[in-house]
Amino acid sequence: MNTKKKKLLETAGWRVGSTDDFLSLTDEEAAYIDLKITLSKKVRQCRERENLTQTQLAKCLKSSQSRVAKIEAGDPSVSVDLLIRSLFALGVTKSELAKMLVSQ
Amino acid sequence: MNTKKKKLLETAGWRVGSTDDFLSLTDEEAAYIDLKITLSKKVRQCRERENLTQTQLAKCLKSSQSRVAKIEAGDPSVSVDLLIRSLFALGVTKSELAKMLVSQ
DNA sequence: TTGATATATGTCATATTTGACATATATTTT
DNA sequence: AAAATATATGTCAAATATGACATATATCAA
Repeated sequence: MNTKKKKLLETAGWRVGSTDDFLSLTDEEAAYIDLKITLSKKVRQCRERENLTQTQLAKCLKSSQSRVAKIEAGDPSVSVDLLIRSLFALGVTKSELAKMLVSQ
Repeated sequence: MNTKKKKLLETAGWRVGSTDDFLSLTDEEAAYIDLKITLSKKVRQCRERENLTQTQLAKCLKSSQSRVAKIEAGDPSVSVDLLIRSLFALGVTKSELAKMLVSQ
């Protein structure tokens, strides 16, 4: 998958509302990027709800502040695995995760 | 995260019903493994529903038959990214993915 | 403003994930 | 039964993700 394209799209994702049929992505690619953006926003939401700093969340994750920043920025170097593990570390359950996917 | 432990748990996951508080995993670890098992089962279900062979799905994914076998086996070497991209390649939507998480 | 704290961004060595291959084992077809 | 097809398992070089670090830029309190 084209990393440059993903980076571009993700960056654009914060400026425009939707990400579909932009730069002629396949449906799978669009769905995947859309998912990542959704999850990254949720990580920030959950972290702020818990009144944690990026540094504190990083400690929970045995990671670093800079990586948490990238998680929340939807950086292409961040996997869905890490996004989901971050949410689980923030106490999100599987059914809550499911709800996150449907609520826009 | 302990790969050996994950492997063991995932193998056990096919024999016993539940995977929680087995081998003293943290909640996050248990949730993560549980998710992987759920998704891997769904990939097989969806592929069979579409009457595709592992080789055919592999072609869609630009991957290989052996990796598809590992995806469906919940192999520890398979990321949640790949599991989810497989489902998207099989035409699953984000809201269908959400339903998959809640239905056991 | 200054200092303190929080977040963002770039880089990089290491770790993990990947497709591909070989090959074993099921499963189905003839 | 044998042949054909499908799936499983082990290995490995290459690709990608990762934590850590430096450092830039916000944000906010004094």
